[in-house]
Amino acid sequence: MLTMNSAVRPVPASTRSPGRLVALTPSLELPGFIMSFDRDEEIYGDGESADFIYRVVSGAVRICRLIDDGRRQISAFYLPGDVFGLEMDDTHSASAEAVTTCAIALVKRVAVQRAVAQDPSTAGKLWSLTSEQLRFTQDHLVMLGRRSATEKVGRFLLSMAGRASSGDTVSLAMSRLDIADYLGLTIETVSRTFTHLERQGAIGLNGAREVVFRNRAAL
Amino acid sequence: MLTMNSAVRPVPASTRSPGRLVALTPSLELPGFIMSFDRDEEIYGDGESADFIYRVVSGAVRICRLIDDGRRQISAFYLPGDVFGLEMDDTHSASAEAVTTCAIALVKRVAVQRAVAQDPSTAGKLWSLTSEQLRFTQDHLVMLGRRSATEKVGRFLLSMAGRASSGDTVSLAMSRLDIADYLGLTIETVSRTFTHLERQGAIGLNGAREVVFRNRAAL
DNA sequence: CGTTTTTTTGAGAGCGGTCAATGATGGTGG
DNA sequence: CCACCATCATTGACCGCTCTCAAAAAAACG
Repeated sequence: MLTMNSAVRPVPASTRSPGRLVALTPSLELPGFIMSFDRDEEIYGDGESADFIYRVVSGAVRICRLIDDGRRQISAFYLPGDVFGLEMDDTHSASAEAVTTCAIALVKRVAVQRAVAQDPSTAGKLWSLTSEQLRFTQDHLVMLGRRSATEKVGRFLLSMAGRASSGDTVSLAMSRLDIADYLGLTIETVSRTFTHLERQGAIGLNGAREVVFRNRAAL
Repeated sequence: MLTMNSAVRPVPASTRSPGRLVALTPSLELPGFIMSFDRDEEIYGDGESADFIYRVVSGAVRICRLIDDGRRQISAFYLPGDVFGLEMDDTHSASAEAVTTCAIALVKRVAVQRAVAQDPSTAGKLWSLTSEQLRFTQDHLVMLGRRSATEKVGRFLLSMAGRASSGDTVSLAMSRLDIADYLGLTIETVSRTFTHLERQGAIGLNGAREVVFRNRAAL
């Protein structure tokens, strides 16, 4: 019910460009290809074998895990330039889905391993990227532990602003439901908190997805 | 107030064995040394430069971050055999403290880098370890998002049992406060939940620290 | 313009937090 | 060995935040 396409791997509406080299980071180019995904399309599934490393070219991606009782926890959002899927396991421990229509660069893991064998510095870069993920996840963890809804939403907006803002305006790629599942709240509480922050004069709202910061200190 | 020794780096009550090689993993031995820490002693502090990688030889360690309002979030517990402190950053983003008296193996990061340069497979092992941390942190994250206190405590006990149990009995190294800060609850709620689970017949308690599983399915 | 999805708003209940006091535990010194 | 004290854990009463259920409003889509 949350996603229409969780059970069966859909054939992607994907353009698979015949691809040569794609950039994993500015300083790390590897043989791979670009693929595009529709909104809510699954990029990889929980439990699937992990054959690729991914980079967001455009759009946004969420990493989520479904819990027994039907709930969902989103552990991360990835925006253009972000690398994901580098858990060094044979199988994925969560699924990745397109928040919006997006273009993703894919690099085969074996290609990565080949590159590591030839250039030792590559290993350090990958370790570094993974380490960055770890720190980010820890930050997220801190945000989830015993904080008020207002604090959670405020921090969330600031962190998104730090990654995707132009001036004092942020365009949120994700829905209220996505935000709720990311923050461990309900959709209603998230919505109420937005209006609350607006009434306080901390933010302004142009539609549901565009947030203007009016008083960052109040977040 | 939480710890007596957070402000000033104490001179450890440490035995610094003149050390030759210590094992980071069974298959990875590097030049380093063993150091012992008293209960609540700081192993490294938030913001300090990260010069070592650590492995628990005996005892238990907690990784924590202090939040503005004086609260504390514990992001991980480490038990004998666990490696920690491998965030590949120049400075630590959290502090590590001894939960109990413990012995820790330390390996200088430069020694690690030397080893990586000589043997490329070492880089993979480190990446793998970091990746393991990442997965574990994600699991923790899922546990913190919108779950009842009973679920949190139950999961916590099971996860500790998976790592440190002998049969159906677990000895908890950490206090109720530590558990509370790990699960994003208060000490009172944790305590109430323990007694609740005991009344339900799910667990038995021999003192506060020893838990016996009577009905794992009920957790 | 009608239909579907998303978001907002409202009223009520429950879970966990807060404040406060009692009870258990463990270490220290007489 | 026991009395004492400090720390840790438990229990209780009450309150507030967030969840739940429900419906209306707004936006997105064909």
